[in-house]
Amino acid sequence: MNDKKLSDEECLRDMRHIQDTLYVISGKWKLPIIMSINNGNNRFREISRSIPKITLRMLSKELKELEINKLITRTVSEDSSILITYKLTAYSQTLAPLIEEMKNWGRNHKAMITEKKT
Amino acid sequence: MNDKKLSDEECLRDMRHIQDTLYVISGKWKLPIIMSINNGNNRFREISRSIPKITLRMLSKELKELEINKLITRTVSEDSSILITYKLTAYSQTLAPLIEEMKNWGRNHKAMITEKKT
DNA sequence: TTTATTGATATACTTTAGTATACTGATTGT
DNA sequence: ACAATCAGTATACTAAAGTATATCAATAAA
Repeated sequence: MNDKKLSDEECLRDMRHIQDTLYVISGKWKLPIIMSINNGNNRFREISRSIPKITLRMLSKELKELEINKLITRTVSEDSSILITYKLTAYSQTLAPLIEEMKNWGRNHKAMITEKKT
Repeated sequence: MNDKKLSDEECLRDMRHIQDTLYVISGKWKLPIIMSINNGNNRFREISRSIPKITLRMLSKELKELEINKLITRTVSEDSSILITYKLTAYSQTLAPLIEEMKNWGRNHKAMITEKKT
């Protein structure tokens, strides 16, 4: 995607980084979950309700993976009652430029693909 | 991923754009294929050889999808012999910032995740 | 006291993604 | 004439991702 040609090894190394990123953010629900939490939903049921068709199993599974990847935290508070809260980490903000870029590219791409054949 | 809260509708609309992008670039082989072509491999067998474990079926399938998405072109030239050439489109270059960002984020993320627990 | 809500887990299933292997017809090379 | 290469396709399979549904123990609300 840039002008100079790369060696095969450089190329494979780059691919591994890209695959690592894809692994963290792809799948049907990871980004919807991140966006839901970002939008102010912090409890399991809240997040679940905010994402129309997600199942409890997937939500549970994906929250764990996001926690392992340090994009969210799960905290149990016991002030008068047990309450579990999910929050985005400061680190998760490093994804912002990528998400923004994906949003823009996707919008533009759809417009491009669906435009009347010239 | 930014400070102002969005309405649910705005949020869902953004998600659709992001999912559109993910659909185009995710899967095990799409980016390896793009990078291989970018690296100077233009013929079916060349691309196939340059990507260690890809099967002919997947290469064929993914090339078609990339063509539908206008990221590559497939041209049949008949100057003295039939020869099929795959090339990246000018449009495919719009993916460059995204790919670059994914590469950087992935590299940094791996370092972050594997670093000794402080 | 029963009912609902919270934060999940377990089991079984379906769907999608990817693999393995054999094959084709046209061309080029020996 | 025979083998090799090119650009794939067809069929059958396995693995991964996701869904459906039931269940649980601990609060909280009526």
